[in-house]
Amino acid sequence: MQKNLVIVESPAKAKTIEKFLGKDFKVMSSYGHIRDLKQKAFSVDIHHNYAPQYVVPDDKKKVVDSLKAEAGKAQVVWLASDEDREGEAISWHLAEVLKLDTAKTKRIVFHEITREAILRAISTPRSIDLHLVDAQQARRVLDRIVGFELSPILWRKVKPALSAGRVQSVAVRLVVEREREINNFMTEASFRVIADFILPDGTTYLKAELNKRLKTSEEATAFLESCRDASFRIDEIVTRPVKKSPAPPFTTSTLQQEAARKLGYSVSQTMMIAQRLYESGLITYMRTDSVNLSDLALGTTKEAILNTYSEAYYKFRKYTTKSKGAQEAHEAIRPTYIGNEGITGTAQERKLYELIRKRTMACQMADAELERTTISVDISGLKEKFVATGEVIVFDGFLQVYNESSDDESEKEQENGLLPAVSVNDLLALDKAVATERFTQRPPRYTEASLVRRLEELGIGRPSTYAPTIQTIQNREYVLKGDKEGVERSYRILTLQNRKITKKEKKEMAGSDRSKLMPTDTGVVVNDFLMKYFPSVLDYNFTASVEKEFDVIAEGEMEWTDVIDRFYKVFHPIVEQTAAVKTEHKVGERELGADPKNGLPVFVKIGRFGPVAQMGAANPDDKNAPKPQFASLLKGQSIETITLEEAVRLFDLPRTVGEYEGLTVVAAIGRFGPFVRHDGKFISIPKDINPLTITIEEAIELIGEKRKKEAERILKTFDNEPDMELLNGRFGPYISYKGKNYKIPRTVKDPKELTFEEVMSIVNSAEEKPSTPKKVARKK
DNA sequence: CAGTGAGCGAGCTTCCGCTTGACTT
Repeated sequence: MQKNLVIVESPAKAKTIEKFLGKDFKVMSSYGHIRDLKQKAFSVDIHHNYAPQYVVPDDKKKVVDSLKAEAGKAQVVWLASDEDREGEAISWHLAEVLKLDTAKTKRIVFHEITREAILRAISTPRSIDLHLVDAQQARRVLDRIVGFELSPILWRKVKPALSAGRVQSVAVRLVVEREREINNFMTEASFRVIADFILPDGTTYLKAELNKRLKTSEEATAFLESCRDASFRIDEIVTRPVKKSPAPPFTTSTLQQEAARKLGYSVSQTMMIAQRLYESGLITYMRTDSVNLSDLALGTTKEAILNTYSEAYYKFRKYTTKSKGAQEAHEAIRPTYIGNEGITGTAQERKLYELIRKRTMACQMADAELERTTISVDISGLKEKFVATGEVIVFDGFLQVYNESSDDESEKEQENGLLPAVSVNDLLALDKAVATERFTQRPPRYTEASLVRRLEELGIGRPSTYAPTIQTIQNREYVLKGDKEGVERSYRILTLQNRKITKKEKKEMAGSDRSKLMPTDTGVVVNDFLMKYFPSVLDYNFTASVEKEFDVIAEGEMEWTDVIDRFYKVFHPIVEQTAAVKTEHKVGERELGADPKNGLPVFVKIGRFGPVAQMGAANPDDKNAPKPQFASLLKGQSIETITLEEAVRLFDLPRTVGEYEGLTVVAAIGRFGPFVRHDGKFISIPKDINPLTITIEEAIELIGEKRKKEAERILKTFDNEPDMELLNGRFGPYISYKGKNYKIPRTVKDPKELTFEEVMSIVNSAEEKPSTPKKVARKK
């Protein structure tokens, strides 16, 4: 008979803890929440004090059954879920669902997975904090109300299957507003002047920048002219020590940011790799908002630093979390054994591990000490000065191991290193002075990781939801991760050299972006709609202010249902009113004017399949009236910016491009983008060709390419079995047999060498395995 | 994978936060 059953949230944690506790304890995992509101029903009884209707989801039934069985056998059940709102609720649901006897149920919490911490927890059990559970219920019910009342309005007013929510809608808002800031941004030009001086020794150069930007080219010319006959003298040399401190250890959000900047991983990639490291026991838990390190970790990190470096490189540091709404149920993300310098695993796993290890080491290391020297150069007759700055590392400290990267591209211009030795009053000769036109930078578009950082700053979302939220807003096509081509712009360079001023003009590309988040038309329309009717929910402080109310509930000073009731009484009437508003035009619709050819009105709006242009209005009273025509907008066009001329041209599709081999070639746009059709075959038109202007020559080339690919598609056929083919697909070679596809084992080097018997055995062995249960098709 | 879409009517879509699987298309 089992004496004790301990239930934690994560199976990897369960395994570790079981080792510490000995044979009287069995440790099991709940795999997160075991009970929730129904997935497909509102499940909150508005008329009976917001009673939530909880169910055990199908994929949790097995877990619950086995927990129930073990709990029945145990003398004491220890509920050891995390010490935060959600963890407390998990314990409560467990107690309810497993029908645990209060007398033999104990609630324990620990923040680090060490024998001492767990034994200490076991010796100081408590009971479930029902106030904290209520705060979680309020959170859950509020999110359900907001999500399940707002989404259906969008289905009716904008497009089916859209969604809105406390977290995702704010994420979209951030991206939409940033794009508008960028559109409205006015660049300002100014001239930056850099001079090259020659020191009295006649050979050493000193580069220095004017301490002021000049507004116009006239002003810059005038300045250079006054430099022509000026004398230059070292005016002042200031040297001062500067200290740099290491960044705190990783949380989920900072890990996502650094992995994106240093390793180029997407937010979800980072989390998948970290999950594998965690499951292999290499790092601590990867979903955390805490920067805390356990005493054990602090000790072993100190040891590792002293072993590798010296006493001088070590500095004890204790970090405290200051991010909004942090719940700190776990430690910071760190290696479980910092002595482990490297690990075995995939290249990605090794790199992420190294990043985590270095960051952990660095955070317990000494400050870097720098010496920053500023030399100021006096210009005779003028009050402006040239200034040279140099920075020298006196002691590298933590920089030996790790330096945090920055998103800010303008910071790339580094400071000069060591400056030449000079003395005050040294006279300098001017070799040349160059005034270059520079422009103010527009605000940057968000990356996945920088959007996560912004959400975290606002206290919106949790470590476990950052990656899924970023995914959701892309799945709904509110936001796209994409590239933006820059525009060419010219800038002027004025050079003073040998007493002559010359002018040049150069070109550069400005404003290009790679893999940045940009709003789609749907995102913009949905955001504007929600901002108009539900500004309070989209308010950046909405989450923060409801969090305050949840805290009051957790303190036991308010009933959770009262908090929800106060919200619902205001929120729901707006939902009703908004749903009832009958508008002549669809949400986000824009009328561009009349087609000059036929006088019909042209609109753009979000259609069932995305942004669409419509020519002519529907006439419900007259069945015989001509029906309106529709045409999808092209990639890169948007409802906000498309012109009447551009929209009218869209109706030229489908369009006959010409003839080839006696058959017509037609260009059009389909479900999967622009294509040409010839001889019953469809060929996608690549991004750089416009279907409105594609020529017959270009189309023929595409047809040729497609035929070539087609020919390469078939690797091998078998005379005795025409249904069997070896094909080249998107994911490499595969077997096609009687309409089904089979993958070729990795061990096969050259699929072309496979005999019919070998292929048949691959097919048969694949068939033997129970055909994978077709799960409900997941949304892409 | 592929020329979609203004209407007589069915039923579907959706939230946020905990946690890992079994898919290899």
